[in-house]
Amino acid sequence: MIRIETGEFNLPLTLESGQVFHWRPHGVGYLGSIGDRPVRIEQRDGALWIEGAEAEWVRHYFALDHPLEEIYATFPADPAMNAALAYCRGIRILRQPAWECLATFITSAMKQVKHIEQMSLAIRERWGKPIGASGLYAYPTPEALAAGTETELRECKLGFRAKNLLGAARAVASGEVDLAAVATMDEEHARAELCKLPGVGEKVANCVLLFAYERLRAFPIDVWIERVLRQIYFKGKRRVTLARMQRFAAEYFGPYGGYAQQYLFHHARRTERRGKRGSDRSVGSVRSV
DNA sequence: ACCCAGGGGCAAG
DNA sequence: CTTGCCCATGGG
Repeated sequence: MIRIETGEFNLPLTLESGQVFHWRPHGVGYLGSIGDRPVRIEQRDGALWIEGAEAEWVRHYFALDHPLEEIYATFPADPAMNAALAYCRGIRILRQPAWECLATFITSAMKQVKHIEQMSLAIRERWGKPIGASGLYAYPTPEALAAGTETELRECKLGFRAKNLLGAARAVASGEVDLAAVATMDEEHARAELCKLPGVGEKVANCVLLFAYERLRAFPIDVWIERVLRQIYFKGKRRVTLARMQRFAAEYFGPYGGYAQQYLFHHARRTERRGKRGSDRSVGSVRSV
């Protein structure tokens, strides 16, 4: 295995924070893929150990160059954010392949992380290219998926999402939407371009901007983050619209809002369900805007 | 049995 | 610009 030095980094938290859905525990580390490379990865002795890909690919994928301390310094210093940071320190926002990220988030609508993983795996096994010798599959290309049928996608348990994923695959395969061009666009145009695809609205577009296009300001608002915003930052306010929360987040969390969002998301998810109201202690009230 | 899940889209107020 | 409803399916 190759040794890679990292700055602050927490591999398990990063892979289990709900931004990527195909890494599975393997020994003391994980087995998965970066693009079409099969990768085994472990974190021990203060370093990363990898097998299957060049160090440079891994550094890029895991964004080991993101200046975490600088990023943390931009976080608002309120109790909720502090609690999330203390819990999530070391999580990095990955640079995922765009299509793979886009496709999996199209299937994520109204689904739990567990089930997104299952659908993603079924899709890989059915249309993906086998890579390595360990039963791993690359995520299928838009062309490969576009050649499939809605019925076949429904067999992967996608339900009503099947039509959306198929439509998106066709639009990308035909060149109607150019994912490489999205990388060159400013944030607003990039978001609008992604939203042309079926099954892609504001939330999914923001996930793709954040997790694949390194737009670290993008702030996806899902049901979890919406709860956090309502309970902590809009406490007592009635009839707060999504658009208003979006504007608040952009201003309040700043240039690395996407990082803040991911930390709040993961912290909320991990501390929920243990006693129902035991987690309210760690977060006080905050100026509500 | 019931409820909700990392939403989107479209019609109707 | 907002609300209501449907879209399938699995897990708690």
